Amino acid sequence: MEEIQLFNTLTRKKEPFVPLHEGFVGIYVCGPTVYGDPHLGHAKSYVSFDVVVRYLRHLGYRVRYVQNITDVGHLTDDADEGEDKMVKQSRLERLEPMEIAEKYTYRYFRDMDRLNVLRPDISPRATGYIPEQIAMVRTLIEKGHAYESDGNVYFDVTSLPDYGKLSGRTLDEAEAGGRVGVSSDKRNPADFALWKKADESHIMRWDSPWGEGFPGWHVECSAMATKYLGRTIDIHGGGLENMFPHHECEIAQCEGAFDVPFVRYWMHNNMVTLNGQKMGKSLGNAITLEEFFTGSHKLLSRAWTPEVIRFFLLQSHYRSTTDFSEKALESAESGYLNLVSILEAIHKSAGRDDSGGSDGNSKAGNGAAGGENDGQATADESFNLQKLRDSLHACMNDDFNTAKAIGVLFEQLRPLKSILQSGKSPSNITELSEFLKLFCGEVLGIWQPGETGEGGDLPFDGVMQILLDLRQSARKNKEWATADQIRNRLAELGITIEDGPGGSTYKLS
RNA sequence: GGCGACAUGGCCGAGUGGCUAGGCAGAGGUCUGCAAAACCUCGUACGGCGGUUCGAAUCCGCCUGUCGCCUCCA
Repeated sequence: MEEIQLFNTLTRKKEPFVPLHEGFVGIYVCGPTVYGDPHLGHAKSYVSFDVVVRYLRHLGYRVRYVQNITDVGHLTDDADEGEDKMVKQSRLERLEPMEIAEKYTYRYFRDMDRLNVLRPDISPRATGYIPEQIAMVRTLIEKGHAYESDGNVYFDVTSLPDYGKLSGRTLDEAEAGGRVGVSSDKRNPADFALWKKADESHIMRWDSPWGEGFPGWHVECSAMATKYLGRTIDIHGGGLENMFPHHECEIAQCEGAFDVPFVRYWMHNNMVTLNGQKMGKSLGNAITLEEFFTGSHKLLSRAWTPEVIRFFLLQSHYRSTTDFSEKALESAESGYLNLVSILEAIHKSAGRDDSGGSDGNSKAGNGAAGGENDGQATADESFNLQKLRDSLHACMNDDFNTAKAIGVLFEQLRPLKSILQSGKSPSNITELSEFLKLFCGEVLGIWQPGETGEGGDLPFDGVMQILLDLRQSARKNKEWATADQIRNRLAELGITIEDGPGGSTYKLS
């Protein structure tokens, strides 16, 4: 199997990816807290890891992808004070907390589906795993990593020598930070809650050995990840901002409880920014996906399709920030449409050419790669598919560099445009088409062959053909007024006529 | 204050010690009744100052600037 180099946040460098069990990959990605609509920042994260999963599968790994849904109300503010987010939202919308959870879980999946993000294999809800979380807390107490204090349970960070290894923080720093609340019953300000006592007003509450309460903010991931992926998992992903404290705490909980390394490779995606500022729900500058799809946001002049959003995100690396602006989206859209038109042209040409001789003679391409490429390509020449495949895989193997891969697609496919337009096609067009269907469709998820043209929408297409034929004969007779009238009136209906060398075509706008 | 990133041509955005990333926009051209679309060609950029090197945007140091985390957050 090909070797993937991936950037491991734990070691801060690229490392060859070797899963714990050959051929199998367990991956856990922190999912959303379902109390609001997903925004572009969520999309960046989940599209990024979607491609990771897709590519691993493409290489032949059997992947189990687990992504939680956080539906336990965690607190809005400080670790010890503040309000329950779910409860707050439920009051705003006058719904039950679980209605809020259901509603936004549904909307989360709806928007991810639209972005062509494959569903995780398991989407555990935190509230469905309270017993597992309690069991984990119990183990931590038994092993001396946690202590109870008046119905609350805290993790004792001093009990784990390498606490802070992911974020590079030391305990002194954490204490010196000074922003940790002066709360009370913790032995150490850096200790974090595993279980919180519920006061009377708290709606979401469960019974536990320590009284009624609710789980701390980090246990759910530890409990659910290890339940389905084992005590050591291959890849754990999430947003950069979760590195500390969330992921640091996950490590502490799992390694404290099980005494084995929790995660082999930590992957963190970078932020989406808006005017240089992080886009975040709590910052009030988030544009939700729904708003993108409908164009209903004051910063948007119009709607943007999910395909364009996905392409836009993939055009920058997952570890780079993606700075959003409508201008950037617009150029992504133009580029995307451009790429799709090449892909469609290849697809159509392959369909036409099916009978023709695709002889699988791919070695012919290697020779051509060497030097002069100014020769006129003829239909007999084959496209250098091997080179395309190799470069694309090289990009992906280098820490999932989708941005570079997209560059390669443009670069290597562009020469085909004029060839295809002239009605010729390389001899191995069918294999090329198949490969692109796989790579652009199943790996990047940015394109599936359109069902346009033959077959679909017969009555309408038939009517259009009549109009085009009439106009064509008018043009032949130089009756420009008639021809232009047809074109103009169709344009008023949102149908664009374009005259090409091979006849006219129409497009719905 | 502590920790960590990043600064690339008009815009977006990859990147490696020496060879044109790519996209968008723009310019010119071909085609065309006109329009549109297509197609072809074109841009030599890497925050500042030093250093290492035959050679650095790419390595090292310093400076400046921007951002993230340290509190819920993809």
